Amino acid sequence: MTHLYSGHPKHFHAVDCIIFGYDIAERELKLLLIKRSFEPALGQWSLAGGFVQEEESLDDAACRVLCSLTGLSDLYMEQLYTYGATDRDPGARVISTAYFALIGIHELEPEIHRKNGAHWRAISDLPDLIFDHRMMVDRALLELVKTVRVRPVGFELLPEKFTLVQLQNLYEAICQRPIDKRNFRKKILSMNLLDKQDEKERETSKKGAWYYRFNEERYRELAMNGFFFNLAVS
Amino acid sequence: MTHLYSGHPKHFHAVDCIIFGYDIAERELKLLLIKRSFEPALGQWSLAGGFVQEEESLDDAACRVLCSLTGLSDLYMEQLYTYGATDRDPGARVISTAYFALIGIHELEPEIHRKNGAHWRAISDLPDLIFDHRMMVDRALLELVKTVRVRPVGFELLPEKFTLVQLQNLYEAICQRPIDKRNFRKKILSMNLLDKQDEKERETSKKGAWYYRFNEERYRELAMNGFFFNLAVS
DNA sequence: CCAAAAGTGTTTTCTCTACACCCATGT
DNA sequence: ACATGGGTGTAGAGAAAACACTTTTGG
Repeated sequence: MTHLYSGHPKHFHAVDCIIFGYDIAERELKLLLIKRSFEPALGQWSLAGGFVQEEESLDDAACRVLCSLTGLSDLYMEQLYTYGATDRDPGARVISTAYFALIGIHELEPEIHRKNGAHWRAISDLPDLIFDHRMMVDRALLELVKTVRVRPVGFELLPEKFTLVQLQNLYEAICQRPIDKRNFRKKILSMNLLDKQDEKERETSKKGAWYYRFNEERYRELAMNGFFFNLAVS
Repeated sequence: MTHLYSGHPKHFHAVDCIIFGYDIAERELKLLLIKRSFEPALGQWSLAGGFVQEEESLDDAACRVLCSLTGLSDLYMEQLYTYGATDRDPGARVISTAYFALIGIHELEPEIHRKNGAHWRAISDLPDLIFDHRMMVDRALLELVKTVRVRPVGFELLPEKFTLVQLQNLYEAICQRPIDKRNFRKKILSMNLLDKQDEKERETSKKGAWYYRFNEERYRELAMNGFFFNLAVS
C-alpha cells in the first residue's frame, strides 16, 4: 500500500550533546567539544552530534553519540530542546534535538576522546561554534544552573568521594557567584544525603578535608516521601 | 553533487499542540482535543497536530497548526519536549515535538473549532488519547504548574479584565490545591502588576468584585531590572 | 433581614543571610 | 612558629503561613 503519511516531507534529524565536565583543580566548568571531521564546516568546533537512524529512538541516538565519544554509558543525560529553523544547518535542512550530559572528567580516558578529536574547553573560554551550537550551550547552561539547585545532579560531575569544599567550588563555578561557606555546608548536610567517610583528602591542604559520598538510595527514599532537594544558598 | 548528508535516513516530523483553556464558570482547566480525521486511529481523540513541511520551521509548524484550529495568532506558546520513540506512531516512524499553548476560551469562536472536530474537555475527565499524547499532556501539566508560579502566564487564560477571585480560582485549578485568599491577594497585589479598574463584575455576586487588568508593560520594565515574578503561595 | 460572595491585617513561624574565629598539620 | 586551607554557630531580617471577621447588596 502507499504510505499512510505519504505526501508529507521527511527531514534529517540530528542529536547534539552538550557534555559538561568539571575540573576540580582549576575549579572550572568545561565542555567537551570536537573538531568537525566532515563538511560543511569541516575543522570547526562543534558539539558532539550525529544523525538519528531508522530504528533508533532519539534518546538512543543521543546515548550512542555520547557513548562512542566517551566510552561511557549510564551517564546523566537529559533532553534539552529541539532546534528546527529551516536554515540552521547550511548543508541541508536538519532538525536537531539537543541533549545535555554531565560526566566526571576523571572517568574519561584521555585517549578515547582525543582520537575522536574531542577536547575539554573551559566554559569561560569557548571558541566559536558552528551553526546554532552556541545557543544550545547557552540554553544548557541556564538549565544546568536551574537543575543543580533543585535536583542532586551536581554529584555527577564529581568523583564518588569528594570534599565539601570541592562541592562548594563546583556550585560556585556553575552559578558563577560566591557562596557562603557556612550556609552552604549547613544546608547540604541538613538534607542528610551525604555520608561522611573515614578518610581525608590531603592533596590540597595540610589539615586535610573529609571525604563525603552522595547516598543516592537515601535520596530516592526521601524523594518518594515528598522531600525536595534544594540547595539555593547565597 | 550528491547530498552532503546522504546515507543518513530522513524522518517524518510532526508537531502536537497541548492547548489549555480555562473555564471561569466551572473553575476548570480544559484541553482542546480533536477527533482524528485520518488513519491510523481515525475517530479517536488526539491532540491537534500536523507534519512539519519543507520550508517551515518547527515553531512555524506549531503556529500553523494552532492557528488553523483556532483562528487565533499571537497566542502564548512554548516548546515542551520532543518524542522520538521509534514505535510511538503505529502508522510510521514519526518524531514529534510537543508545544503547549494557553488561550482564553472566550476568545474562541465555537464554530471555528467545531467544524475542525475540536472540543474542550476538562482536564479531570480526559478521554483516552492516541499514541503517547497522554504523556505529552502530563508533561505539559507539570510544566504549566511550574511556569505559572514563576512567570505571569496565567493571565493568558483569562479575559483582559478579571477579578482576583477568578485569578485565584485559576491558580487553584492549575495547582490542584486550595490557596489562602488573603495571602494570595497580598502577594499578587504587592507585585504591582495589576491595575484596578473602575468597574465591577456583577454576575457572580451581589456585592460585585473589582476588575483588574494585567499590566504587561510594567512587568517588562520590572523584569528588566531584575524583578522576578513569584506567586508561590499556600 | 438574610444569604452569598468580596474584601481586609496581624501574629507566628520558619527560612535565609550575614558574619569571624579556631583547628590541624606540613614545612 | 607560622602559613595554609578546613571547619564551626548565632543573631537578625525578611518571607511564608495561619487565621476570622466585616462589608455589600439583591432578593
